[in-house]
Amino acid sequence: MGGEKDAEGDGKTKHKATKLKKLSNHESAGAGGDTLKNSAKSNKSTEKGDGNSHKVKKLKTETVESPNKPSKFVKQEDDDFTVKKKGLKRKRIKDESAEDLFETTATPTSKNKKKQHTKEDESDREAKKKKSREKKEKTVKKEEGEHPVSKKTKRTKDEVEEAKQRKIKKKEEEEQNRWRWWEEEKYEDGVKWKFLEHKGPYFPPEYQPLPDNVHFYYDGKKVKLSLAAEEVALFFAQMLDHEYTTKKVFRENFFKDWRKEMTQEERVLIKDLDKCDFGELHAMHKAKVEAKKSMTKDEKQALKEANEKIVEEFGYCLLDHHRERIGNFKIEPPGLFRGRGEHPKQGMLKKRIQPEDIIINCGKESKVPVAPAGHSWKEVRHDNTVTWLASWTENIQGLIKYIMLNANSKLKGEKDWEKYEVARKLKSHVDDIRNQYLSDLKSKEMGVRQRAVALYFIDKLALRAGNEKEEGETADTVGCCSLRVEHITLHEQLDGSECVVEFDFLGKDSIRYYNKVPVIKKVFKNLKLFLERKQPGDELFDRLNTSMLNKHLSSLMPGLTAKVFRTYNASITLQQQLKELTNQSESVAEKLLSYNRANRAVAVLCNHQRAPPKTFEQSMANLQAKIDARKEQLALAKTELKQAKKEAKAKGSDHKLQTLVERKKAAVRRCEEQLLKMEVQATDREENKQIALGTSKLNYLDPRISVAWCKNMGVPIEKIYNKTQRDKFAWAIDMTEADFEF
DNA sequence: AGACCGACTTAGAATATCGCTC
DNA sequence: GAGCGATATTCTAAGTCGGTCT
Repeated sequence: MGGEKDAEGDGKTKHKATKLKKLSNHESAGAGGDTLKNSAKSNKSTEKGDGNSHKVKKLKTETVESPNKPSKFVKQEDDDFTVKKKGLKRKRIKDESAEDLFETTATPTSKNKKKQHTKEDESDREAKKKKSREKKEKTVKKEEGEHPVSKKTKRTKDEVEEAKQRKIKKKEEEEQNRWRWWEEEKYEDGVKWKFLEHKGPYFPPEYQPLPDNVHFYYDGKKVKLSLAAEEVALFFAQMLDHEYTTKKVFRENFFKDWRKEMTQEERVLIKDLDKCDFGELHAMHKAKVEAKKSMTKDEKQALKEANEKIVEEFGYCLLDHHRERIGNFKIEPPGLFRGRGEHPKQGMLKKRIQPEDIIINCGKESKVPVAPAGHSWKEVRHDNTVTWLASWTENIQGLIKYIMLNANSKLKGEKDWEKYEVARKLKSHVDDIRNQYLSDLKSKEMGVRQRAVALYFIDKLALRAGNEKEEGETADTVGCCSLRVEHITLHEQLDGSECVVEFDFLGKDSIRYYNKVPVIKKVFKNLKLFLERKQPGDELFDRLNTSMLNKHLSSLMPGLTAKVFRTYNASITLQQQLKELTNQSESVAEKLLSYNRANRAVAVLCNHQRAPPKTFEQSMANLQAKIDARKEQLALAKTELKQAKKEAKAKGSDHKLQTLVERKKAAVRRCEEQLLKMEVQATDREENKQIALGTSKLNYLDPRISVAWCKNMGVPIEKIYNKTQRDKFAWAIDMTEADFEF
């Protein structure tokens, strides 16, 4: 299919050819995946690979005229741009030997028909815009006509309509201004941008000393703290309602770091945290929160506008021709470190970041951001092989933190797209890879066997790679390669299955992974072997680490690492589940339910959990109350039915009584249906209690699967993705046709 | 080979906002 | 229009993984 052309006039990329090829390849797929069935946890696919080597090739950009008006900042750069980008608009080419991984997969740009990106494109877009606006106006009018309303409400309704119109307009403008980077050629290797300008990070406000009527007490006595000590005391006081402050480690770390901020005298005086009374500070904080909540509308509005102004000034940068939103332009305020799980450093003081700590990264020709008055930056550099705008080293673990772009930016989007292309590529290699690790289970080399078992877990259970971590620096969590003896239990026989491995460990963010999985005999035998002569605390895979594993993987397929399996298995699972669960003839609501179920299957596979929402019990109880009420109603309806039947029987064939019986019957049925519906909803919610769907949606599921599904099922994309998600996945929404296949 | 570092993605909690009901 | 539950957004911690240094 190399070089097949878009035949459609709309200029959208089609994936039909890809799909056909895939399907035919499916039939001739190997049997490698068979052994992977029966996952205890999910109906994860054993999807046969298809050998499809996505042959759609490089697309070239012929002209590059940004839809945005070029800014004065970019002007000086323009030469550079035109030179580099001329003739680069992506287009399909036949050459199959393209070296770039990204290019060897189906680089699905859309609208690449429009080689003349400039005038033609502009007018085209103009027309489109008009059209869609007309369409929208029409629907709006229709609605108005359909719902004649009273004068009083009409007025507000008009206002609402107006606001709606404005929203639509704004939306269209946004759409209009969106940088369609996916239609452009990528830069040469390593180069992330050519021009980058920004205002530097936004710093949190300085500490405001306590008012005179708020005091800290030590051992019952009022103590006026130095400014530094007072600030840190307030950090603690603010958290007093949180469980953290009851933990020993947290308290000890806090106290130690707090004392470092104290003056000599304070240190002499304050020796026991238990004798500290933060009550008034705590109360003040709570009052502040309360006051904020009960602000008037106008005050809230003013605050909102002030925030918008900050975002306007600091929240964007200029990257190449385009204004891009920054993801985290605010410097993290000081506070007490909140590690997850049993973090040994929880409670330590996270220090205030000064401009002198910050490295600025920007374009050579751009204006250098101005440091806050009286301050200077640590360094200003011009490194266009990285994507960050500013960085600093955090004081708790010595890690570097970055200020980077928003997920809807080109830099993030392109990477995301690439990630899914690598995962799709795995689809065509996965059979061979599975066969290989299955045969590696019998290897004479212990290291190879361990690698095979680890890969089996990673593939089947979507475990993370599991890098080694420095002990005592972080919470004790593990991934696949770092599993220890105590994390698995082997059962020859369990719940009617043979060769069951019971996993119980804490993974990323100290989320517990608990699963009982029947495995194939060879894996089981190997595990027994690995455990021989080992104690709890010893590594299960003592001859393996992530770097060896990834080295091996990348030799099997360029770009392949352990995490690709997670992406691949998540996406392929979604696709299959959608196919299985959804039905064209269902209502949108039913389809959405199915979509969420498919999403949930993935979340379960990836072990994406959340703490049950605080309001969960309450809202569940509310629902239960409703159910109980309905049950009562049902019981009543039933007795009424009985009564009616009795009367009908006694009186013989009285017509009226007969219809009454029928009516009562119907009431009972209706009641039963509603009850069932609520009970289903309750289970649904219960099932979702500890499952977080967002993470997989945002990070693991190829958005093109969802977009294609929406198109196929006639479900508006807004039902699946909210505004932020649509922004992030703009590339996929724009380029994907109904026949897209992962 | 292994420690360390840098840059980036992935993660759940906390907080803000929305939109519905009373 | 207050209150409340649901949903969206923000925040920043915690992973992955490649490169470099020793």
